[in-house]
Amino acid sequence: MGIYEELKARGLIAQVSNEEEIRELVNTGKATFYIGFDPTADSLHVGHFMALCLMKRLQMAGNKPIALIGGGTAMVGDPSGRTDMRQMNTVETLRHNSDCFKRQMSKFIDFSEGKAIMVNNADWLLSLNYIEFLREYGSCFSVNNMLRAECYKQRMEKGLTFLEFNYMIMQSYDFLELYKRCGCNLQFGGDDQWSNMLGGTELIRKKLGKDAHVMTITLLLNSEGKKMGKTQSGAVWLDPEKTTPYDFYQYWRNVGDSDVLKCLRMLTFLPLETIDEMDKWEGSQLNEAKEILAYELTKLVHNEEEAEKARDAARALFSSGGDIANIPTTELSEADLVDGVVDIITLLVKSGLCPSKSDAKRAVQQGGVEADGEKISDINKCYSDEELSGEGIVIKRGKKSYNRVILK
RNA sequence: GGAGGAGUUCCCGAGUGGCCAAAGGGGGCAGACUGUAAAUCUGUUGUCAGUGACUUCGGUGGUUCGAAUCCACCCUCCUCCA
Repeated sequence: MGIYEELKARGLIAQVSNEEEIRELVNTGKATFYIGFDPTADSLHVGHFMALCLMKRLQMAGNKPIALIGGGTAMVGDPSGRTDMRQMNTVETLRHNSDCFKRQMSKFIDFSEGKAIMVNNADWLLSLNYIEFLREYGSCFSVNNMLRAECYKQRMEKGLTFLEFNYMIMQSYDFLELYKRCGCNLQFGGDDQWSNMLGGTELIRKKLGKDAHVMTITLLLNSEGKKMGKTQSGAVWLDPEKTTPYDFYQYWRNVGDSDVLKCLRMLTFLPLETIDEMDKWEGSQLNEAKEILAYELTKLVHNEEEAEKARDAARALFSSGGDIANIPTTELSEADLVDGVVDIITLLVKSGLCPSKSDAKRAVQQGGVEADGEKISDINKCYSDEELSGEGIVIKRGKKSYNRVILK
């Protein structure tokens, strides 16, 4: 089985511009391909992770990846599939984000000795001359066609600025530039990028008379059709400072039954045969599959040690066994005590289990709080410094949120 | 440039002088049920020194005992005309 077939079997391929030629290219290791990442935040998230894995898979199959950081395109902002305009980032923010992206990517992809290239489109986009550019490239794009593109549909109702309208042209230009610079003959991207990407192949055809190809990666949607890797408080980040390995682990540990297998196929490097075996599992046995998924992904994104710690902590909290030491912990100091004690409301807020005292109060009143396995019903319940020292106490908010508070 | 319309709490969306911390829905959170899943039912959902106070309805001023609601100016967006 070639790499193309494997990607397909894993459900990673959404659309291709020319299946025959792409298969030939990637299976024989002749592809030089790029994926663009716009630095719109200071950390990569799960969507990026999928793309990085794809790069890795193709790199292992002998193809040459180019990771493009969209320092230039992010100045414009991609309107694809959005209902409102992106917030404009300052130049400094974008530069900072680009640096963060760079650092994180190097963890996943081997950029040594020309095995992969990292570029930033700010290097060529920022110095373009407006009139020159319009005459040379603007003439290659049909506004009529662009307006027909799926990615602008939603925006045609709510409004689209000329700035964002140009995004497709920028991205197309990137592809052309990379084709000329490094012989890049293939572009990958999220499925929402399809029309932007096709713009590039057309530009290459018009300008150079050459063929280039594009392939989109299936968006990771859950069974309800929502994007995965998002929580109500934002994205699931790869940066351990923004999403702790424990929270990351828990996110995957909690995916719906109907999504586990899909996630295993699309996100992990486990052999397909192994995953096919798990496909036969049913009911509560799926919990095992979820644990494997969570462990594997935490291992990939963070490392084996963190994955084990997270698994240990989860086991300690949800089943028996496992090591209590790895449970997310909040350290208090003497200054947090009043007359040698702290009340439960303060503990809930300090530990981050509740965002405000009002919320903490509600949680206790609704019977959603436990401390060391005992349900707390009194909002004035206090803990002394003795109870808090040593092992500390494990506070549980709701069914799944735990935090250990410990003095000093 | 002209004419009209809109901006409400996490989101959608009601509210057009006091009974409004603001209907309803979605989402979130919690409880029951369970397998750390889904579905369902119930409760809850601004903050704080908690029978009360404070901040919130695009912005800034104003009218009034009292403004999300009235007035003025400004900002942003949408639709039609140019």
